[in-house]
Order: sequence, then structure tokens, then C-alpha cells
Amino acid sequence: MKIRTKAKLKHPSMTHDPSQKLAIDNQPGYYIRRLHQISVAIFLQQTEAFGITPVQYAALQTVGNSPEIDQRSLARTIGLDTSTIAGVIDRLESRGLLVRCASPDDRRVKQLTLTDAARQLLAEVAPAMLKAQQLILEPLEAGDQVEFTRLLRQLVTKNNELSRAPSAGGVERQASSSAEKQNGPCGPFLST
Amino acid sequence: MKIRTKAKLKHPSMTHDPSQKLAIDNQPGYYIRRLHQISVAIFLQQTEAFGITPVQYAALQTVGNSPEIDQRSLARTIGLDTSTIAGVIDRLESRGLLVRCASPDDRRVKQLTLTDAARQLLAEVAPAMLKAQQLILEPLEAGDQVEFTRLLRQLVTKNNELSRAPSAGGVERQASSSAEKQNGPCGPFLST
DNA sequence: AAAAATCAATCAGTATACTAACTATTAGTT
DNA sequence: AACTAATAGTTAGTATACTGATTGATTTTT
Repeated sequence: MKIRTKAKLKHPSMTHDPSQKLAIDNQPGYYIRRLHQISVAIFLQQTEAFGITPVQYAALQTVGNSPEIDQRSLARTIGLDTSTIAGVIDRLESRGLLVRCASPDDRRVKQLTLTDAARQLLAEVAPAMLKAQQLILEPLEAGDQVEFTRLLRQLVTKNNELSRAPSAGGVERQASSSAEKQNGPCGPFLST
Repeated sequence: MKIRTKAKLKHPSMTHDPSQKLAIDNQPGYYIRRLHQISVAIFLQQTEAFGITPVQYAALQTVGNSPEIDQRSLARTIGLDTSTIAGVIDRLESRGLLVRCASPDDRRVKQLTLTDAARQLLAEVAPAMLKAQQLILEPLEAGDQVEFTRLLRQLVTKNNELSRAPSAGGVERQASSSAEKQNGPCGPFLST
């Protein structure tokens, strides 16, 4: 009960007349949820042949761009918390798309590396993924697409800290020995 | 393998140069997902005292606006499929916020009715819910908020059929006997 | 060096959100 | 009337996405 005293009613639009019906389809949150559903549906439809989800794609792409990234940095880069990324990586690893390796420098850390299969998959999926992005915005005319994208980025960037998993703009690369090419993902003795 | 032949490459922007890194944070789908996360986080934060989720709120609000609505119509109204709504209603019913009643006209149909507790909860939550909506858009200046909302609605409306759970603009009310006030949600013998 | 704090990852639990398969009921066809 | 279609709801299975607790390793303090 005492919670209600927090409502300061600084703005007339916040004064809610309970006799008037509130429509959910008047709230931005509702449309944001719907657009997310639609966006995922379009992605899955376009990439249907590859059996990959938007988040899995983001994870693979990011690991590809930053080999030996650790789970925490990956999570921050794509805006997930560490418990969610664990499940994503589980599924990708069991499909043979990436490998978890304990870091030699810090045994708490697990470094991630793509398999060749993942590299090939990424190259194959890319066109469908780009097509999906295009289809999501297609109902808007060209100028509006640019405007919407601008405002969308602004909202995410400025509200970033409010979610549990704020994303880090760039990838915080950790020093990587870059001897991976010769030795395989997990050092000289664990190559495939 | 044969799937790849479907890529028609009708547009030069679809030709993906694999040597160049694709950044996930350049794709609208990524920002849409992030904004959804943020939107939910803000809602949960503002309504923390009530233990309710955005979808649960939408369900309660809709049932409140259309008593004796059936599950299918509710699902369509808030943009969910029937299997998802079943779980939402399970949770709301077990919290004593609404009641499922078999329709006398069609025994397949279950009609939904709010309890008094739900009506009270809705009235109490409304200000926090409105505050959340305001906070989501707050990073944008006033004019941009209007513009963003306009484009957002346009995207959802025009892409509506693409998701599994396209939403119906209005609520398709079914003939309701409106004898509810006297007899309770489930007819004369099942009143609370 | 031992104790405390911190940190990466995991796990249990909950809540959307989907697909696909299934039950029960109703409507339509022959 | 009997057979078939379609419909409303449920269930099982998978995948985000969160909270909160826990484990094991590292760092900081004492």
C-alpha cells in the first residue's frame, strides 16, 4: 500500500483515471515486444535451412571476430547475462560449432573458439541473415528506415545500463597468444 | 547444400564479402532484441512491488476490458499463440487473479473472468506501468518519441502476419450473457 | 600465510515464446 | 446417422532471459 505514495504525478498524463479503459495496444512496451517476436520470426524463416537462432548467430559471429574471447566478454558484447550465455554455448558446443577451453592464465576463464564447421556455417548464413534484417525494416520507406534505426540505437545506448546485461560497445579483447593457427583451439595437445 | 541455390543475389548489398567482418551491432534485429530486454527490465523495476510481468499485465488488462473473453481471442489480442497463453493463464489463475470457466455454449471454449483481487491489482499497478512506458522512451526528445512510436507501430502493423501470433486490432467479443454481475464468473452455482 | 573479498562460470527455478503432436468438442458432408 | 473437417485447449520439447545461490579460482587484506 505504501508503495503508491511514490507516484508523484508530476505530469497530467500520469494521472490515471481508473474508470477509463487502458488499452495495451497504446503502450510502446507492447509494440516493442511484438516487434521482437516479428524480428525473430523473420530471422528464423530466412535462415530456416541452417537451424540457427538470432542469439546463436550473434554468439558465433562475435567469437569469429574475437577468437579466444571468454564467456563473460562474449555475454557483454551481445547483451546477455552469464547464465544465459552458458546455455547458448552449451547448445553450440554440443552441435560442434565451438569449443570451450580453460585459459592457461586464469583457470576460472573459459576461452571460446569456432570450429571450421562454424566458420563455414557463418559464411553460408550471412546472406540470409542480411536479408532478414532488410525484411524487418521493409515496411518503412527508405528515409524512415534510417530514422527508425537512428532512434532505436539511441534508445538502446542511452538506456543501456538499465538492463541486467548492459552491452559493451566494443569487444574487450584479452591478450591472446595468437598461436592458435598452429596449435588448435586448446593448445598443442588438444588439437582436433 | 542444395539450399544455397535459393540465394538469388538480386541486390548488390546482399553479396556478402566474407573477408570483411560483419558486426552484430550493426543489425536492427540486434537492437530490437536489446530494446525488448530493456523495456521488460524497466517494467519489472517500476512494478516490482506487485510481482507482475508485462505479459501478465496485458492479459489481465485485456480480460478486464472484455470479460468472458476466451483464451484464443485473448491470445490474438495481445499477440501470443495459444500454447503460450495457456501458461500465462495457469500462473494467473493459481495466483487467484482470474478464473477459467467452460462456456455453456461450446464446451471447448474457456471463458476468462477477473477476480476482485485482479481488478484491485490492475488499478494499483496502472501508474507504475504508465511510468515504465514513459521511462522507456525518455532518452528521446519529445518530437522523436512521437516519431519513434509512429514508426514502431507501422512496423508491427505491416509485418503483423509474419509472426506466428499475429495480433487482432480489436477484441472480437463473443456474445456474452452479461449476467455475470449477479451470478459470478462461472454461473449461479460456482460463485466465489 | 590465512582470511576476506572478488570473480568466472554454473545451477536451480521461473517466465515468455515457439513447434508439433494430441484430446475433446463442434460443424460440415455425404 | 456416420464420417470427416475444423476448432479450442493442452502437453512435451526447445530456446532465450532473468534472479539468486553456489562452486572453484584468484586477488586483496589483514
